[in-house]
Amino acid sequence: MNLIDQLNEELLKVVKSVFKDLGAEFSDQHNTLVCFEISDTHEHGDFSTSCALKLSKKLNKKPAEIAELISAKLSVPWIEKSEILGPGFLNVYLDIETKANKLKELIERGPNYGKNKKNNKKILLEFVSSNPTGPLHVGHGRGAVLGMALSNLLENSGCEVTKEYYVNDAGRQISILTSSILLKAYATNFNVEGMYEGAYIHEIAQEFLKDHEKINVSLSLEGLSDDKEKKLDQISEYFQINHKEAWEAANSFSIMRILNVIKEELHSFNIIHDNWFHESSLGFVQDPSSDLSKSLSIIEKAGHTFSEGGAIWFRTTDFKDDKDRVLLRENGAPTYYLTDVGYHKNKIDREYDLCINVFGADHHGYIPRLTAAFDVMKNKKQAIEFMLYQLVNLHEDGSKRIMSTRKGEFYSLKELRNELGPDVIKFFFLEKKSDHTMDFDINLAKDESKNNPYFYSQYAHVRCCSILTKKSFDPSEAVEEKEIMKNFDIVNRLLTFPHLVESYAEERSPHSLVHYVKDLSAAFHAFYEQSPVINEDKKIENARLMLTMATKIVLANSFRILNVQPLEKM
RNA sequence: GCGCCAGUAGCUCAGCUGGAUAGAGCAGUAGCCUUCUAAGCUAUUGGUCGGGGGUUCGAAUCCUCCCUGGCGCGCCA
Repeated sequence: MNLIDQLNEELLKVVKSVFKDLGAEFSDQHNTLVCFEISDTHEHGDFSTSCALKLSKKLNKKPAEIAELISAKLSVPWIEKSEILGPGFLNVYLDIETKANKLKELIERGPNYGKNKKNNKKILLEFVSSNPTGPLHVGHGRGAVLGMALSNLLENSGCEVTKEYYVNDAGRQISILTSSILLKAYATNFNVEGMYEGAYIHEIAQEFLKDHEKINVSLSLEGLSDDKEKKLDQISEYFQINHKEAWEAANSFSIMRILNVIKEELHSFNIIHDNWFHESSLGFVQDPSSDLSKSLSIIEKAGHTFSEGGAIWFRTTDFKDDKDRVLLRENGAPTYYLTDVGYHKNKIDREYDLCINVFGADHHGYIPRLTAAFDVMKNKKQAIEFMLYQLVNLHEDGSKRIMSTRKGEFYSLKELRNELGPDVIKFFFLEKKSDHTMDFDINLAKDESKNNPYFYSQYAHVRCCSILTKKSFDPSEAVEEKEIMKNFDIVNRLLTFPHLVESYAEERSPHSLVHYVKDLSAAFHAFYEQSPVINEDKKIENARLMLTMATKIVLANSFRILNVQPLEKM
């Protein structure tokens, strides 16, 4: 158990006993109020609690008096002193020997420092799930990077995480993609508005021709509608009826090709999904054993559906949605919504405790209806959660680069990666709170100086490594305790890491870890300047080597969670 | 019109389940290289926390109204 958790346990005991002494009743509601926090400045000790202020009303006593009572009873061997300041804050100071021992422990644990024990919680994390109709763009990249870091954070706190990509390999968009490929292959000059465009379509069409020399298609596309959308559907229909073989071949070929492109891109970011779940595997709604029909009948049996206009609706307005939603269309075909409901039925059956969906913020309207379906279908203890990420604006030389999937001038993730490398992109994406539009400064990402937080943090790790190649920490030798006292800032950051990283996981906030890394790096750079590690005084040297070693470990562990490779040389 | 997210220093952002004097970085200003990488450090300027009300010992944080920006409101996917 880490120090602050131990301390909190003790505090809770003490507070309960104070309640008893005063003849007041302690209810479990008070539990969350009773805890220590990491002090913001040295003057407030190592840990501080404001619980006396919070309980003041309950106990009908002045905060400072309560703090006094708590302080008198609080007996933790490794607390050197405690003091009451301000309106009733109780601040405690750890003794130096304990800190030194904790630092040694940290070094012993190495890569495992900050990791929690397994907790048997099974989590399904769905992220990216971009339609296989084109390469990933920068926005998808943010979701991908975020999902991976979140997964690492959750695994670090002992959860078992399955990373899944939902492949929309059925439906209209895929039909349009297939038509686009076939037209590009067999009717070079036939341009239709709304078809997929771009170099990748051309490439896939060429490869398709090469791989399918036997297939021959001669087109006679006449009498097409003037309506743009109708026209697209007519073309798909035409191929499916008149060139069935070519259609089926092109359909699976293009999905496969594009998925490979997506997979490769994710791999170059070291983002690896455990499962690729295909929409087509959900089956047909006519088949009673399919996930689609199973989920439909559960919702029907639960009495949440009604018929209107020939369609079957889910009364999601009973679940805080702003409109009711169609599950089964008038023509008997499932809506996209129903397929997603079926997919979640599948997740539920795989018995995950928690399903997390990482969504682009433009899908936020989808949350109430999906939650509604999930809540109707789930087993008792299952939960669903959403994590949203907002747009990325690329900035260069003070102006904005344009990105839009629809216009074909989209800025692909690959282009950005080729320009900057994957790790700096990950670091920048993770630095900002996910549910916040972010400005990505390309010039800054390229900068190799302290102005670039990625560079700055890596440089701290490099400096640690550089020193440690010259000399290494010897745990059997004595360390100068004054050094630990002097470097309060860095020591406290190191020792509170396990507690902090755990809370970042609970709060689903990888960005906090990035800020932690920046802060720790800054503390180390300052230490590096004022405290030459290689030193004539062996006790001082060993203490500084210990701090260097511990910093290196914690930085490396943090980088690992962020899915960024720590550099040893620059 | 309804819903979601946001508005904090000149810029980019933390802090938001109420707590101590609102924090970083950049930019600005003034310093520091015969010493483990100056790819760095130190000091310092700069804030009516979008605005008005309210809740209380205490509000950037909670409630309410308003203003501004982004996104979303299909028997599309």
